Amino acid sequence: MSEHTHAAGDRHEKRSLHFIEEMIEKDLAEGLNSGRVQTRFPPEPNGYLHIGHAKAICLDFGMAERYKGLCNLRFDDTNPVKEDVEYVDSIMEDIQWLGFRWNAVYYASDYFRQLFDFAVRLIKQGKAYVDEQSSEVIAQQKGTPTQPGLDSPYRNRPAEESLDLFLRMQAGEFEDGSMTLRARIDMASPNMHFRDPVMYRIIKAHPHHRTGSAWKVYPMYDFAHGQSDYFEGVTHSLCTLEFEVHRPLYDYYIDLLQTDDYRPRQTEFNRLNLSYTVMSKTKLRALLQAGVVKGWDDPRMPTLCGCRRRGYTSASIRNFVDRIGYTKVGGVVDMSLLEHTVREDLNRVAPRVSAVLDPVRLIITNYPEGKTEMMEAQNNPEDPAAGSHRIAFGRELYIERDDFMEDAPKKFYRMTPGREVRLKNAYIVKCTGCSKDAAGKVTDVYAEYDPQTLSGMPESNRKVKSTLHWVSVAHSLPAEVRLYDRLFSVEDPASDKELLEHLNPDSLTVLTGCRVEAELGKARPFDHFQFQRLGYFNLDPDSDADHLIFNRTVPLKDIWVKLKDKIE
RNA sequence: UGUCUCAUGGUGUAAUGGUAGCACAACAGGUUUUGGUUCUGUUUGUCCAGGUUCGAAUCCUGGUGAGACAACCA
Repeated sequence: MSEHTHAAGDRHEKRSLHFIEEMIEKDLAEGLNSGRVQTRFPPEPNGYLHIGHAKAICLDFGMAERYKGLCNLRFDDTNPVKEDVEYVDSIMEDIQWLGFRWNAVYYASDYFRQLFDFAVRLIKQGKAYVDEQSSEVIAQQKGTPTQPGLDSPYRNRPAEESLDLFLRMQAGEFEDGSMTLRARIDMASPNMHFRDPVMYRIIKAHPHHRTGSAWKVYPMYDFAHGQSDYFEGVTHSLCTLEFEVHRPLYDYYIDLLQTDDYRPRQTEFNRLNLSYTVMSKTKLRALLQAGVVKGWDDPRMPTLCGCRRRGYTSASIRNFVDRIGYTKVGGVVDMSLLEHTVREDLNRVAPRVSAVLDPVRLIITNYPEGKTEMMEAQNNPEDPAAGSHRIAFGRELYIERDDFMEDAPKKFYRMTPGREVRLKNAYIVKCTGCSKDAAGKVTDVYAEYDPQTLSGMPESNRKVKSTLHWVSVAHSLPAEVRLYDRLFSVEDPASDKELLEHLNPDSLTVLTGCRVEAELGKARPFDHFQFQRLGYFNLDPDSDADHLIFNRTVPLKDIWVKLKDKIE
């Protein structure tokens, strides 16, 4: 894999601190937590990481790095029903691909014992009780955001009774859903999360992916996250805006747990929303189950593995995240900014090669039959050190069908009868006409070349309006091209229901009969290339397609190219 | 008729009481062996109404609008 980390990063202008950096510097200045900075990236292993997670990863790891602190990877594995080691593995792979290294890997399940003991303590203090009502009844009693809730009839049961029941819950005496442990706070609180939140529920049916069936009760997010932060020594617990309402509860439990000066604090930032795609695991899973995409790593998916297959570099994703920033404003970032950072990164390093996606034959009528010349093609015109490769030129070539028009409008600069254009890396040719089939479709374009116009020759500096890419009929390789458009035809599909209705029916189009230069057949996996004017692609050994390109000139399309044959 | 959060060009952001700046996008032009790349330029903005102040995007008051919260999910 080629690395261009250095390239795109260092040309950014200095930006000012975002509010999180300001907060950390203030904490540091005040000597909070002994001047320590520690963060964590806390995914639940229940799905694949997407580009929205990249924003959190860059912040969590970035802040630790910037302030010489630590960042741990912690799997929030408190719900065995949804979690699997498959996801643990993919998450670790994606974080490393993004270029970050954790200090240590922890699991919320590492703290199950401590959390259980803490819960027992709260029961003894009368701050928690076992409720035997169904989830439906508890939900009804909870009230609404505008109406207070009602106390559970079990709310005032003696602590010893709750303790006995809680221990028996863990002993496996009761069935899933039959009872829960609830915090005894305030059923009339304006904050819904304070209305006696559930701390523990019984889950016997699903073994945990790490602790097996050792535990019959599992802590809820709110009872696990802040405490886990505390146990680990996290100083700055960064999460997305939707957890704002949870912060008072986070602080409530920490207050009861804290025994020293140190305490973790939660700070929220805006999550990433990208136009023309969705981030929610539910919706992505729906796409998968509907068969719209082939897997989590389908190139149209916003997952990190999807981005990787699509040819995005990790550096470009990091640059993208840098540019969108961290605020408390919820909005939608335009996909074109991401596409820009990818082009920006690849443009500097991607060797230029030739491909014709929609070929039409160009016959150079005054060029000797059977003759072949090897033309020198620069690998990167902006980087002479990148060297060059050779491409075969002959009497019969392919050019893009789009690059010829019999009756050209004024602003069309490419090939049309009577006009001279340059063939990239080769001669200036003058179009003399074309032939068509019965249906009027152009079959061959004719031109005459000027032998004195090769690079370095007397006439080579003659000005022509445009330059065309081409491949030799005899030497090029057939290829299959897949055009991937954006998944949705609207920027932001509103609901799961609407999701499939807004699907772009042209999100996948297959072109056959494309031609690429022979050099491509020798390309190594995961090399990035630029198809001249057309864009960039990369090789992917794991896909059933072989190459991918994308570009400004086809802003909505991503193009995969599959070689029919390869040169050994 | 709740609690919390937010409001700067089309989009994402900066300016922490002192010239509203940057990036993307769009448009125009220069360079160019690709209409790509690159360079230059242009268009477009402080939600509203009061107040404090020599001076307000920034501070205050009141509106308006948007989002989050009612899982034994995280």
